[in-house]
Amino acid sequence: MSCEETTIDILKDTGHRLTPQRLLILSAIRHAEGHVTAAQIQDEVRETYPYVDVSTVYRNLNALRENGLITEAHIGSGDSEYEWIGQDRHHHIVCKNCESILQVDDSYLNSLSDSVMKDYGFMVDIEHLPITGLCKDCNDK
Amino acid sequence: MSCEETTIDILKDTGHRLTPQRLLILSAIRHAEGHVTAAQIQDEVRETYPYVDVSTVYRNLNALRENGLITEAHIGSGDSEYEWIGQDRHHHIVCKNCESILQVDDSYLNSLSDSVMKDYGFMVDIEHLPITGLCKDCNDK
DNA sequence: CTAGCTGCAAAGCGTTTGCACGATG
DNA sequence: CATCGTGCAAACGCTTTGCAGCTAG
Repeated sequence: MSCEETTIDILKDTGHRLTPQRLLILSAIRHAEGHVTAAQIQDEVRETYPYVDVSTVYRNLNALRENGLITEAHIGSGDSEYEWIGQDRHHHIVCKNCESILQVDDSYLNSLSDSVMKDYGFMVDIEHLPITGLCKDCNDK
Repeated sequence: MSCEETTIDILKDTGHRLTPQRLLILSAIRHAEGHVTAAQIQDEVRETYPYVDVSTVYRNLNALRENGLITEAHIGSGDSEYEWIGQDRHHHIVCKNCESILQVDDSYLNSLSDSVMKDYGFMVDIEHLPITGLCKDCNDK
């Protein structure tokens, strides 16, 4: 019994095939903690299936994103990072200085998204909100 | 009398020279409304000084960023965007679908940054927080 | 005068795309 | 067996870098 069940159904229903590469990519991002880059996913997948092409990774990431299974974000000043959309909502605050990551609960964002929705009708993308700043240690200096 | 005065002092004090290119780039981003890409800055500068190289633009943007005069952000899924750090704090919410930009007042973020600071000692970078979501029109569909 | 800046060209790097082969359903 | 997905390689767009000449202080 895998944790990919409903996901697989979603893919099937949208007319996608279940290739080994796709399943491995899916699993890699599904079990990753937080954000991963395309390169990280490729490395992960290659541990069990050595010759997956980068383009395959990107094509699958785009497919997953289009089906709302993952989100893409630009956190650091670097590459795109992808994240599985799980049930447990949380947010990441990245220290600009030491790049440490703090996870904060959904509730911190609620007042923000509620007010913006009320005042502007704009639905804030709480799936993923990349917040940066300075962590306590770096801020003290 | 220009609005570049203190800025120029900052640059001088950090051992930078005041070349025409640098001043034009500075002025372009200073007077831009909101975010601009490197390409947009280059276009703007070239209107008065036709042959500025892209590399010059990037080098200056990096210099300005290192001196804390501008911020870099990844808003859309595209290029880096730069923004002057002014006194009037505001934030941008970008619609993932139609890419329209909504500017919201600083106050919407205050409760978030205050709570995070109180609970974690983490200073949220309110200079620039790229929020995405769906605007009213796109959300209604 | 001399350290720093510019322009030019080329390289880097992540991402996308065209195409022919192979695999899925 | 008809698609769709893959691997390969090449193209692409943004950004960075090496270098020689120029220029601000």
